[in-house]
Amino acid sequence: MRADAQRNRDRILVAAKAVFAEQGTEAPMEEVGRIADVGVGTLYRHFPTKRALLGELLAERFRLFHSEAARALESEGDPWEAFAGTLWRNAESAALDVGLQDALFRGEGSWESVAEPLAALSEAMAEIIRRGQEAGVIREDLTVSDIPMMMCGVSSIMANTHPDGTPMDWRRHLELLLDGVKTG
Amino acid sequence: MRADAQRNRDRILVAAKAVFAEQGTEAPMEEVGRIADVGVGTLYRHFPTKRALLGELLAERFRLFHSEAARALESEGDPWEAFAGTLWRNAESAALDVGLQDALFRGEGSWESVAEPLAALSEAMAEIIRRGQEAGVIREDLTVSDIPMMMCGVSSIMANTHPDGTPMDWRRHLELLLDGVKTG
Amino acid sequence: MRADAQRNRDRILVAAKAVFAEQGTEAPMEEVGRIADVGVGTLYRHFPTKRALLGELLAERFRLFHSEAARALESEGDPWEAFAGTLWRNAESAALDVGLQDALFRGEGSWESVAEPLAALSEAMAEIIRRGQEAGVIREDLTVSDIPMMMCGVSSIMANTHPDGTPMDWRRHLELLLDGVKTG
Amino acid sequence: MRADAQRNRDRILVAAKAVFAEQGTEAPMEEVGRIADVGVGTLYRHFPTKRALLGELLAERFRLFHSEAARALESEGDPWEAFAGTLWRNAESAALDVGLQDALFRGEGSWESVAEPLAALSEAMAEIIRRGQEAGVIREDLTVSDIPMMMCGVSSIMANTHPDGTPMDWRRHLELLLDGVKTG
DNA sequence: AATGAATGAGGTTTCATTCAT
DNA sequence: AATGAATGAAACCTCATTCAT
Repeated sequence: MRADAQRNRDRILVAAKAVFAEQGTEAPMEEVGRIADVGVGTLYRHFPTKRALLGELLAERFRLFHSEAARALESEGDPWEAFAGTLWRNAESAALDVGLQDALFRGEGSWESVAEPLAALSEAMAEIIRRGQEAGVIREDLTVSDIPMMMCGVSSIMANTHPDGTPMDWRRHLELLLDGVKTG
Repeated sequence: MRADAQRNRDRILVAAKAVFAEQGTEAPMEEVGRIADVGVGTLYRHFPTKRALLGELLAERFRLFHSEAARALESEGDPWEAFAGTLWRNAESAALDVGLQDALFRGEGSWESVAEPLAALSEAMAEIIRRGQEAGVIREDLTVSDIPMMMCGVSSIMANTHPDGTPMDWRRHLELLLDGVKTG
Repeated sequence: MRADAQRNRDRILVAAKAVFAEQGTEAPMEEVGRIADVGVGTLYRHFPTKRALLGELLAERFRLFHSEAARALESEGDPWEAFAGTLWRNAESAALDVGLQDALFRGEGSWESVAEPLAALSEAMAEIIRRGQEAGVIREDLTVSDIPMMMCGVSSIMANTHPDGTPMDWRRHLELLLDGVKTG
Repeated sequence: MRADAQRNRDRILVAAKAVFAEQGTEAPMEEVGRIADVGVGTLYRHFPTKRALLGELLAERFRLFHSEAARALESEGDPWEAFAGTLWRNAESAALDVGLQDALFRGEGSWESVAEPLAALSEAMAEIIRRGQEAGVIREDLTVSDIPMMMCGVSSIMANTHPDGTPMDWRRHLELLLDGVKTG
């Protein structure tokens, strides 16, 4: 890929992240182009549909999730810390750009676009859970499929506010959840 | 209000509930009118904006939530059961029409529209929580503002599917949450 | 249908006919709206797609074709005159607005939209041909399916010019064709 | 012209012919480039506009038409056969790639681009017609300018289908036309 | 000379809301 | 009071052509 094309591709991704974070994923493509300082044609050259653009952003994010989980696996520290810490850090990372996560859960981005990093992530989380269960710190009935569910709940809380306009405290929600998962 | 106007208003609400439940809250107003067998003009006579229509549906729902909480309060049964049962029943009730809940959390409906029933609901829940804490079955740091947060998480899970397309198990999420809240 | 709606529908059809005749069927819908003095939304209320609008114009035209053929049948005059005259008059009528015809042949309008009047037209033409063949003035192997073919050729000639920019003489083409069809 | 440039030019023409034949002349230039294995920039170096590219393809075709007519003239066979045979063979040749012909008649290609071969073709056809008329097998009023008209009709029929989707029978159309032209 | 990335006008269509009937 | 026709601002996406690499 030519240098200028790569540069534009990067700028598009950065702009898209910013625009979707600020205005939600319903922001028009032209706005993304405006921020990236690029014509819409260029957008569509790099990503054939809006969905594809969202998909790439999501894939990026899930690669981060996975690398976080992988690091926890390697470090071989306290099993509970490996589990809870991974969730905490990934949640913090998701919190930096909430709308995107929401897009996935709302069907604007496709699960297919994250299939690859998700598979890797799931594998890693499965192992992390297994170790925790062996160590007796994670409830026996927890499965890897509970993780996206938990993250879905946490993510949606990030995206919402209380009736009085204050943001909801997703950290607290995760805390409650983890308390429900921990044993011993 | 004239009898026929009242009848129309009711039909609109019924139709809106059905349409938004089936097609999501992005369904066009004309579709609501079609089902209600009413022109869009009539819709707008009763509800000045789509937002207002959604708001009324949400208010209805929150009145149900409140009446559920109120019943639990009156029954004076087991404090944990009063707390958990209310959440369970309200979640089940929300599950009957997920999109609506989501609309609230996504800013399509306004919290203002539910202010009144929400205040009543909060008051009741506060009392339920107080009793649970007195009985030592609810963790001390739980506050009434945790409730919308928990429900927000649970609701969003209802609205989503796993990567493989299967619906997420919100009941399990609530179970984990309640396990995190229960003490003793 | 309400009076104003009917009026707009008519204006849209008139405008569409004019615009497509002048600028070709690739003229934008907005242009049609502009001439009809109507918003594009109104266009789409009356005709769900551009194709449907073209379809209605074509159907109108084929109804004319049919009524012309029907009149020739009723008059019971000279069999050759009935045949040739119908083709002449329909060709003249088509010549008033060439682009439209072309749209049909080029797949922008659908044959489905003209199915009904076309069936009627075909039936009438079949009878006209039969009479001519009985009278011995039309070659025996001519079938009703030759008619659209002949008209297609004639129509496309209307739409084109000679290399030097002068319009092609479709009347001459039809003359040659009819000479090829006539017997005795 | 450098050898590689010439090679590219040829590949572009071959690709363009194939692409426009298969996908119609509305196929994007990039598609032509893809098949020619050449960047669009190169396309535009050789042909300043899409119109010019179509023009060259048309010129090629008209050179074929002319060489066919020239061969008929040289062979000095039966005058009617020379006339009809030339039309038949040129029509068959046009039928191999209908969209292109249509492009000319629809204004996408310009007559200017074929001016030279067309002049030669016309000259040859004029002579062929003259011989036929001398031999008394071609109607006296036929002129050379009738030829493009006849071919226009035939070509457009090639490009169209009957209402039921079956292709129109252009050979039959030409047969009718020739029957109209033949005398004696 | 060749590449292919970038441009951006223009196309069709949707839908919340207004307003004539 | 009720109707539903009309509005028009967006939205997404395509493609002939230009221009930096």
